[in-house]
Amino acid sequence: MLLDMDQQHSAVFMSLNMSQYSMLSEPASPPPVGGGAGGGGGGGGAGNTQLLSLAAAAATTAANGGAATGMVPPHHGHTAHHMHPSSGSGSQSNGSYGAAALYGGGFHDNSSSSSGGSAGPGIVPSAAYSMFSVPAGAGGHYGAGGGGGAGSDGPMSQQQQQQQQQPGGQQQSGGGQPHQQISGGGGGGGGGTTAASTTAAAAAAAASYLAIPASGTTSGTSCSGGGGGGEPTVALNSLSAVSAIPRCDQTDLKYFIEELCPVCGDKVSGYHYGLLTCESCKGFFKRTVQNKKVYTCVAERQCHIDKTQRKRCPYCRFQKCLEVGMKLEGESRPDRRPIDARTPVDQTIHIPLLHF
DNA sequence: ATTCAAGGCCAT
DNA sequence: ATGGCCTTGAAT
Ligand SMILES: [Zn+2]
Ligand SMILES: [Zn+2]
Repeated sequence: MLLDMDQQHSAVFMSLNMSQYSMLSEPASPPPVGGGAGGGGGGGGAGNTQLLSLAAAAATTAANGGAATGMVPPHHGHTAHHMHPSSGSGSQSNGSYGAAALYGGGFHDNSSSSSGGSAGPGIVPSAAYSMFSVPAGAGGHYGAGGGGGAGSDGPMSQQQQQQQQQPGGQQQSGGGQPHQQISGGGGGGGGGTTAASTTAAAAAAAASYLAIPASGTTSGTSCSGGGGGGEPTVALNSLSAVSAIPRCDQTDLKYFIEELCPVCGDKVSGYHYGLLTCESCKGFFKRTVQNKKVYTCVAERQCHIDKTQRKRCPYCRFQKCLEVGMKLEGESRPDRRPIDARTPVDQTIHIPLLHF
């Protein structure tokens, strides 16, 4: 089993970019789609208020003009109803998203990921929690690349650590608060491709990190550093404690990782909106999106989110949800979505590290 | 028939 | 508002 450590104390988070599936199911990962890298844009001002706006909602019920309070009509039936929250470009959400369309803007071949400029499509390193993304997948999924363009063409890219909003296209221009909205404002300059090259990264860099091989099978992992065979190696970065990482049982570590919600560190209950998360974060994300909630952080938008504090700042919680890549119609699993839409998804794994 | 994520339900 | 549990329904 796991270690005796308790996941409740999760504090530092990081993320690895590796093939998730290689460990969970099977690798089959199509070649990366080439993609232009979006350009980062300048971030808009910074309000602490999040804006929600679902392209989905908009599209589904074209009506609902923006009222923040409007509910998303729950369409029953799964067919094509939920749209990509991220389809940034405006209101229109394509009925059927092509592979490219899905992640439109932010692709980037990570293989040549030199110091690109932008943060990964789904990763936004934040100073609050150190994120560390390592491109590693066998197939060279697009990992850390892309990002940048938050504009119309950058569907899913999140905002920088600062303001961010619903993964949607439009927004309501609600109160006079300093709301921000993603579609318009550009993301910031972008993080480094490989590792989080943000402030946090720097800090993280200072700290020690440890590399573990991302083995393909759940079982046969050897703990020797190199990672046998062609296994990709991922680096784990530990801010607060290397000691937090169990000797060399990456098996344990792996399980460990896989069982923790990247948002709050609670136990995961399955795939929700694209990744393994706990039940509560799933519900939280759902509510937020469905009801287009708009939260405001009373602090610095860097609140730590963990199991016990997640209730405290929904703004930061939601922000983190987005940072780790939660998205509508998530389905990160190819086998769970229409054949024509099976494209490699961001495989970054966000690991909640505990500090002791 | 089975699997399992999305969404609904509802006691806290 | 939260989060555990249940129902739904598509894909296999
Ligand atoms: Zn969680
Ligand atoms: Zn906050």
